[in-house]
Amino acid sequence: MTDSLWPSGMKRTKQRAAVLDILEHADIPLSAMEIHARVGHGDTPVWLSTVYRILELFTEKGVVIKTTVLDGDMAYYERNRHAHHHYAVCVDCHKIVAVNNCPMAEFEPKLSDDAFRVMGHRVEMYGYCRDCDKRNNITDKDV
Amino acid sequence: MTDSLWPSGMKRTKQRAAVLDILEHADIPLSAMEIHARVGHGDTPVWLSTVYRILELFTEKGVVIKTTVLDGDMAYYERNRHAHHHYAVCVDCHKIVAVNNCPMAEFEPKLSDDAFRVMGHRVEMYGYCRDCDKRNNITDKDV
DNA sequence: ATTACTGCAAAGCATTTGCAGACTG
DNA sequence: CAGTCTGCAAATGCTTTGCAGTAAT
Repeated sequence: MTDSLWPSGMKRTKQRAAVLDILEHADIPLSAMEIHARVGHGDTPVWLSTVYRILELFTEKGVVIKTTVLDGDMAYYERNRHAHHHYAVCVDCHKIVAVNNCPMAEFEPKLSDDAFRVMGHRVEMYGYCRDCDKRNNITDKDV
Repeated sequence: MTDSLWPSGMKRTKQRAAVLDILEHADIPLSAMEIHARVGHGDTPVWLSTVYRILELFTEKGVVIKTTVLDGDMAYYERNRHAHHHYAVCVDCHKIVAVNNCPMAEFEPKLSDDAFRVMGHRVEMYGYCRDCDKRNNITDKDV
């Protein structure tokens, strides 16, 4: 990554560049441990706690977005591309699929406390991905 | 709670009744530790790990719904009243406010992988509640 | 009486923190 | 060179698990 693209306000270290590179090339949100694993395969090993610190910094700077899915066992991080989108999550294999439109576009929420100032939102769909749906149907038939 | 209302398929113990009672009278989702604290004030103290086991059972049986909000630091549980609703969460004090309508009602998601079978969804709004909004405005003026 | 449930203690797992040495600007 | 960042280890906090005694059906 060239210097001109480096987010301002933070030192450019090998570790940060490596983590950002992973996120830059990922098309789905990744957990800290997945990022750590992928970085490990490169030529710049990065300690897991450092990955967490970098992700925290990136989140603060708005470079990445931190999310959780399902029961929220762990956090996922994705490059902030300033594109508004949501995800569908497979409840079976936990695969994440992108949703390209947004139900909130023309929505006027009816809040119990109407003094609440809504700043943002998050939508998550859950169900079965192609593979798990297929596998489950076959299993059902076999039983 | 009378026996006729007790969810079938599980023994009726003091501990379970106490936890269900808390959830029955709560109008917002509670964390395991909040439930534990509230139970502690009653005449049936329940060990925290037992609260977790009870909540796990209740979730399995569909008696309660397990959720996470914001970054998903911890899980929240609410009585499953089979009413479809969502929540708005204050990003400052984490207070939870109910939303009484649903943006997904007439929504057709455009999925990247159209073989995905959507079974359910979750919508979360975030922003500032009345109190935090007010407090922040005052603070801004003072600076 | 049999089986399931709870108290209690200890482990588990993702994440955070403290510190000294290493690196960036 | 000064200040920040990283490797490493140890701690933290929510949650889960193992086991033996207790309670429900």
